[in-house]
Amino acid sequence: MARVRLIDVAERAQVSMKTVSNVVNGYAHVQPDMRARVQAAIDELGYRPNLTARRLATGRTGMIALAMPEIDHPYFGEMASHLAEIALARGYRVIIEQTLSDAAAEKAVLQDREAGLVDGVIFQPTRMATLDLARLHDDLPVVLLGEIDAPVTTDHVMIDNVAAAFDGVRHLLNLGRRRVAFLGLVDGDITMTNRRRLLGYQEALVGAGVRLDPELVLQARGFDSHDAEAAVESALDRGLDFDAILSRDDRFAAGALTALRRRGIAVPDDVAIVGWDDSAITGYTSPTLTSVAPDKRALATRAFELLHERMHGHHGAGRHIVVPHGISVRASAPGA
Amino acid sequence: MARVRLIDVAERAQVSMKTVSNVVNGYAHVQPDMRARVQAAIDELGYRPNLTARRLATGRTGMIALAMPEIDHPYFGEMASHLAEIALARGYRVIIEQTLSDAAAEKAVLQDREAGLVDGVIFQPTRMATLDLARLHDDLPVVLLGEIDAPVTTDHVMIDNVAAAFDGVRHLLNLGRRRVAFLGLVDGDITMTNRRRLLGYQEALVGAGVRLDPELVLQARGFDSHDAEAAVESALDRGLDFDAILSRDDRFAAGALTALRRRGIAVPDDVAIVGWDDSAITGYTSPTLTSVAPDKRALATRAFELLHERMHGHHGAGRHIVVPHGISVRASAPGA
DNA sequence: AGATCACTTTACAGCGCTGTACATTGTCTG
DNA sequence: CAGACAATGTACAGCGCTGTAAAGTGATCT
Repeated sequence: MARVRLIDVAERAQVSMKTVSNVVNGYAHVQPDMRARVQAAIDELGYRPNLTARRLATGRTGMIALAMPEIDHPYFGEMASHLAEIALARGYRVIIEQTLSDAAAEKAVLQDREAGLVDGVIFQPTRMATLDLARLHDDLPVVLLGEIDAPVTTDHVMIDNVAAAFDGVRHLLNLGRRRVAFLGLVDGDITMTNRRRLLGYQEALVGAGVRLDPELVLQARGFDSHDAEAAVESALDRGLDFDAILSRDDRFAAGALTALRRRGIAVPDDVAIVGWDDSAITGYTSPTLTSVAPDKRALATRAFELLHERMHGHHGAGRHIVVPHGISVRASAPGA
Repeated sequence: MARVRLIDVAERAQVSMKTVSNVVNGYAHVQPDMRARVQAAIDELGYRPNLTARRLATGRTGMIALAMPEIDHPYFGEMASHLAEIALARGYRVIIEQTLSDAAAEKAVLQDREAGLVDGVIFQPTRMATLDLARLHDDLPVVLLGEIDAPVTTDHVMIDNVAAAFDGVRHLLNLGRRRVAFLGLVDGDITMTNRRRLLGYQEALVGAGVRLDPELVLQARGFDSHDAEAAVESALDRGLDFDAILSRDDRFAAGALTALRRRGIAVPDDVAIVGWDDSAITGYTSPTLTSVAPDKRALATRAFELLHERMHGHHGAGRHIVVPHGISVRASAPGA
């Protein structure tokens, strides 16, 4: 059975195609009886508009792309879920793009792959350099997420990583901890994100009169929780003395928990831990995980708003929006 | 700057549009020098094809939709990740659709929302009845995922839930457990999935000569891990005696762990637990979670293959494919 | 009655691409 | 060297829809 087209409906209802189109699109000035007649034809034939054709005619796709490193990372999963919901409420659909932190894939996101496919892109880059970013999105509206060193020309939504790290460490200091480790550096990955977080970490310690110890900045081999586990074990092996950990994300924090448990070190009594992302993981660990909590809903909302403006012709300079964060206090670093 | 079109390239290279099209699409019979000339024009103008227009002309969209209840559920996140990867390798892109287990949203997936937008849909329904499913996807190729009671006309990929539940319980029985609880029923949600799992659970017990006790089938209020936690606590409150749990998913198992820990019940010594999905959660809990492991990669691969055939004209009866499962043994129910 | 105006509906071009049918060129065969 | 055939390139219709301009329809006013 061939698809029913607009023209089939028009013939059936004895009207022009455009009138059918007007009915389908809820155009105001259509007489009620005419509308009813057309609607009847639509229902009888089971007509449904071809979105691709509509797109070609209007130039709008009604879709936005969300490009992230991994869709099965809890943080990104939650962001995707929020964004899909927000976008849907505003009449947009979301294509989810997985870059796997691959530079080529990230480039592709902004280039040909999106050509004419989406009206805009919300993108969390990890590998692309600032300049490449600036150069690549000629005419495609883009909003960046995360703490990359975003080009000034591009909209960007983030939390204040310095302040968030500061707050996380403060929380630990308030618990009386003085030997706070930073678990977050990954070999060969000196991103802006980490630099900022490290800065906040240092500011908090210095502000509290605690001497900085470079030994306390732990390095992992990769991004998996096992890499964090290994990093913590290795720190313990070399006799590093610490009573708290601020972790780059909840997965790393979970890895740290595992390592500490294996060594019989009590959390939070011996070592308190603050994770990062406030993802669903925080509820599954034992003890549950205190975590730096970016306002994910706000991130998604603001990102969509900025993109929406760009898609509707806004052409100003890049706007850099900071959304709130908090600390979700759970058992691994309880309230003071 | 207006977009560069095919015709602009054609004019620049002094050839017909079709020749440019042939070059862009890698058509074989184009002379090398002609190809070079056209390519040069493409590069100079920075031409990129408009995918929407291509779609309208070819009738193919090159996209498939993946519709699932929640994209931030770890199981679905992993499935989405696999599928995106597989589809990409075969030249398809994936739109991820979140139904939030809403009947209307599920219907929409098969109806107007995807009209002309995607070439096919891979769909994990939870609310839709068999007949609705059968009726709604007239001409849209669809492959179903999960253990719904799929219409015979529709392709369907799943694991053998009876056998998987059987194996999960066997694993617990091999550990010497005899009072095995089933944590999985949710109020007002008597799905086929659960019926099958419950059947496998019963078969395993009966096969081992263990008396069935209806009390051991635990009921939760909702789908959240806290609901599982509450269900287990309530079972403990009423003095239920059990030494093992087979859980409907890993989140529920995590909830059970929390409840047991709070009551000072040792896992796995007092109560062994087997989760379901073998999701990333299994590594974050303490102890780590033994879990029934559907072969997610195989699920995604087979689903895509079936869909691919349908999209290329296959019109036979519904095929119902069973993919392997295993038990990922971890600490919550160690090997015997 | 004719003019005016606001509201409805129509006709048709065109969004950018590819498929089809056909024209052209070059190569090979007997 | 004619004829057959493959390889290569061209012209143009058409995918299904919407935007635009123009035409039609009453109602209201002079």
